Amino acid sequence: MTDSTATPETTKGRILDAAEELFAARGFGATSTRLVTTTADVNLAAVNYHFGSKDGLLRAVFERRLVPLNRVRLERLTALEQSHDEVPLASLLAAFFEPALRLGESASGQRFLRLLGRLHSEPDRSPVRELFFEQFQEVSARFMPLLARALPDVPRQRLIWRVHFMIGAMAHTMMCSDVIEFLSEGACRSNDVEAALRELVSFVEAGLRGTEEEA
Amino acid sequence: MTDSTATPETTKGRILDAAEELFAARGFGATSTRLVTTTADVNLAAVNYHFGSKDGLLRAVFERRLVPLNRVRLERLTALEQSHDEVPLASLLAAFFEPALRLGESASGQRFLRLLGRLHSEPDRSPVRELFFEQFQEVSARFMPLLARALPDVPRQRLIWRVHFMIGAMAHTMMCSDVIEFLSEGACRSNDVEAALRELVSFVEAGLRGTEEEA
DNA sequence: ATGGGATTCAAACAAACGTTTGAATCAAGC
DNA sequence: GCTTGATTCAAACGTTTGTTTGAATCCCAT
Repeated sequence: MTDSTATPETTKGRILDAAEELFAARGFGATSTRLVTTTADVNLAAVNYHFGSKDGLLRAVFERRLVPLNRVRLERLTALEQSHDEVPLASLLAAFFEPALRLGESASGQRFLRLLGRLHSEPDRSPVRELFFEQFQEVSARFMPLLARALPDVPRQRLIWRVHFMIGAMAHTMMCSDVIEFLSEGACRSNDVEAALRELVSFVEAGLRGTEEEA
Repeated sequence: MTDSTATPETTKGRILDAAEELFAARGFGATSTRLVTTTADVNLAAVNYHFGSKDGLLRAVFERRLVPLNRVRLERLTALEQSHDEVPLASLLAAFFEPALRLGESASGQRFLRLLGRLHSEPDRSPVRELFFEQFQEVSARFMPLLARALPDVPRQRLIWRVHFMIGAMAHTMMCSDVIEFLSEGACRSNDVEAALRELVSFVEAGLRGTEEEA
């Protein structure tokens, strides 16, 4: 059994790399097994041999990145809990955003982020969506209580809406590299992770706290 | 030439309805022409006869809803410009959000919103994405100057980032009907358009204005 | 009624799809 | 050096795909 988190120059790894790139660029349904194996320079049957099916390959592509990503998030939350009695909101947000946005620093990570955005295009009961929800539940179960404690004045139901908007802002930033450049006519660079992180934390923190003049 | 914005009980209209529903539920690539025509109860060749190709059908599905949606947005912006010297930020946001979120009130509009979210799953140079950008450019060209005037203290580059996050929050709200219910364990209803609009405007307004204590 | 353009129909098309097969090749262990 | 299990390979499997075709049918102006 080879290590599937690292990507040595094995058949399995080359398939994962090629699939990640092609799924991100063209979508899952529009990418054929043949194109994947041709790009990876391996035999056509290798996908079914190593991953069982095309669906199995998609799941493996996600699993390779998603599991380590959420592990880092959980580790950062643990570290914050141990070093603070009351975790500052900005630190909490950074723990959630930064590991994801940092993926955009490498070309391969950037590919994965675009692919992640396409997750929502999967049929509702797809095994990939289930993998995602399963992973996300673990993070949100740890994250939400800390967030609620950092924002004691925000009613629960309102907080949930705002977390929902927060996820939308983050997801959009993660995947849409071209929209920010379109909007700014080139003034904002999508691969400027520092700027994106700083601005995202600032925007979401203000949004979560809410306007001053509310009931 | 039949009216393509209304949906009379014609072959063309039945195909559009079926395609909208199926593309939204299963994705474009995973939906076959045969399934569309069977669901619409029309002959297989009707798709190619009326829309030229499967891609043409996809474009028509988007065009039918997207063009009227953005026309309503532009009309509301015009009305605001005529009734105010300085358009209030909240009114501006509502003019942008409300026409889109209101689509979620009807079952068919809700289907379309999910489909719209799947737009980003299209290949980067797909004709559907071009239709979307083309439509969006017209709205953002009118919207951005008004927004900049309502937020004179926010530097241009920062404003662009924040608009980007705003779009993400809105898009996520429009398409992800299930995530909010997952987060709230049923306490928040995704089809509660009034609540979604109120909370979204509140969140985004606070986020756009930014925190009090910034440089 | 009838001619004619628009539409619908059953049938077939070639191409591409995901997957399977069984033999060939490789890499170690004894 | 032979055996054994894992991997790779070319070839083919049966389906399904989007699209085309030409005849049949509908609809309406004349």
